[in-house]
Amino acid sequence: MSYSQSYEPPTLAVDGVFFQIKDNIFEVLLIKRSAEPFKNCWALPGGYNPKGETTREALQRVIHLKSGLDVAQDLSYIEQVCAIDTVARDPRGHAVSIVYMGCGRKLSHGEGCEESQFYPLDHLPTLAYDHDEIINLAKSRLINKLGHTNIVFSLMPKKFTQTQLQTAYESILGRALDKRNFRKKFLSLDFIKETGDTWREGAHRPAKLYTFKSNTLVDADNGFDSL
Amino acid sequence: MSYSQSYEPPTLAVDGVFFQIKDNIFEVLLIKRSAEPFKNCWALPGGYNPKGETTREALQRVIHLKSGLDVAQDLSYIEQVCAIDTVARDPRGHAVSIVYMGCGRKLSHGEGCEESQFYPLDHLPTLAYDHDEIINLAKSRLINKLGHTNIVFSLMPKKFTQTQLQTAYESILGRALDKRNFRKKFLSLDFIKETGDTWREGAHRPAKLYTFKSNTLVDADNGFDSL
DNA sequence: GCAAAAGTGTTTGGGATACACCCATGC
DNA sequence: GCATGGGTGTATCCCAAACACTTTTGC
Repeated sequence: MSYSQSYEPPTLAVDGVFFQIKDNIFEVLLIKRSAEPFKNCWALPGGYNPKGETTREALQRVIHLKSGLDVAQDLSYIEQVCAIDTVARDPRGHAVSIVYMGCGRKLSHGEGCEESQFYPLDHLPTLAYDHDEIINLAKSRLINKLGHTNIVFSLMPKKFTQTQLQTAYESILGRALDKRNFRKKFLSLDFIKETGDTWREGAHRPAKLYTFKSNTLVDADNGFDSL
Repeated sequence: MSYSQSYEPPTLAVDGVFFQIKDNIFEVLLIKRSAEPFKNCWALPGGYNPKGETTREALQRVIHLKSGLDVAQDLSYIEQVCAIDTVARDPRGHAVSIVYMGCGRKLSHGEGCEESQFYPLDHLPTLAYDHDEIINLAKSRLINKLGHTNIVFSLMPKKFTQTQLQTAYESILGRALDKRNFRKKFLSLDFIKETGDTWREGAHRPAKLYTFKSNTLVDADNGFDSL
């Protein structure tokens, strides 16, 4: 098959599923759509990917525009999740959307033109399209990686306590973990080291502060078997 | 942001990584490119996805055209692998390609217009673009699923012996497995059942024939920890 | 001294691994 | 009877899971 003169590609879009943990709550960034279809409905931030822009570039531009979030600056980790065919997305007909997942520490947003807000994953509003499924897919990717990589680094502050770390796991997984087993296992993965500093808060023993040895994704051969 | 009148999407393409096991060899389908770029180089089969076609539809059409393979008929399993930005793919500039992985039993091909051939994964020719990386990505997806799903059903004939099953695992993984442990584990996953028939071949005890309980993907909670 | 979170070991059970011999058949 | 692949069980080891008390601080 040669390039047909009449070849015309479908609309290409990019969408982002951006996670953060704030006050021990696992949250995802949503925007309220200002246009049809699904006007005034909450949805994942995203937009059109024009010719000449890679999907990453389009994501950067579009997300900044719609939510004020700076993908390159604010996110500590990004990965592509999937591509979806959407018929209803675009009044102009068939469209394809490339979905990215991103994780950040304390994400700033809202300076953009549209209403944007982080929602706890266990209290999501009704979402446009099949964005709820997409969020679940991204979440399962994250959970899967939690089991055998250091991906949680992207959701933690530079320095943190082991309790904070465990709380992060628990808020993503939605269930409690055993403190001693968690610490034993996580330390054995050799992802973090002590900083020497401690964190004092409240009327109790101060906690040692840790930091990640690497701020890029590292895969451990052995992981949590149970995640 | 509203739709700009000047919005023009990039080229969209689909590519397929199609696996089969033939004579105990794990193989992938390649075509020899007849056009620049990478003319006469081996590559994954694929082509353009025009407006109005979903990526699955485009895959079906394009693959049939280029390799004679009928995606809907001949493949027992398909899943999307990733989307890739390619700058060099298209002389017209930036393009995005959606990559699918498929598995089939005894795939027919070659009636198409271009030269197509299955290659053993451990003896691949030099490939166009980064298709070698894409094949590895698809392969690791497959291996990952081998560990906790029945995905191997898509590569086996309807009836098969446990030895054939183990050989399939071994040829994909590229290493030998222990016969007793493999059988114990696989049977415990409860994916297959005896047919009552046996397979006689050569001067030795006949083998029981098994069949999969399901011909769609099933996920076991517990899998091979070691895959 | 007391409330509140940090920190720390041991026991147990289940599953992965390693390993060798008998069985049924064709010739 | 012998060569060939089919079929089977046990012992060990490692890791996940369960589980409770002492330590350090602020007030």
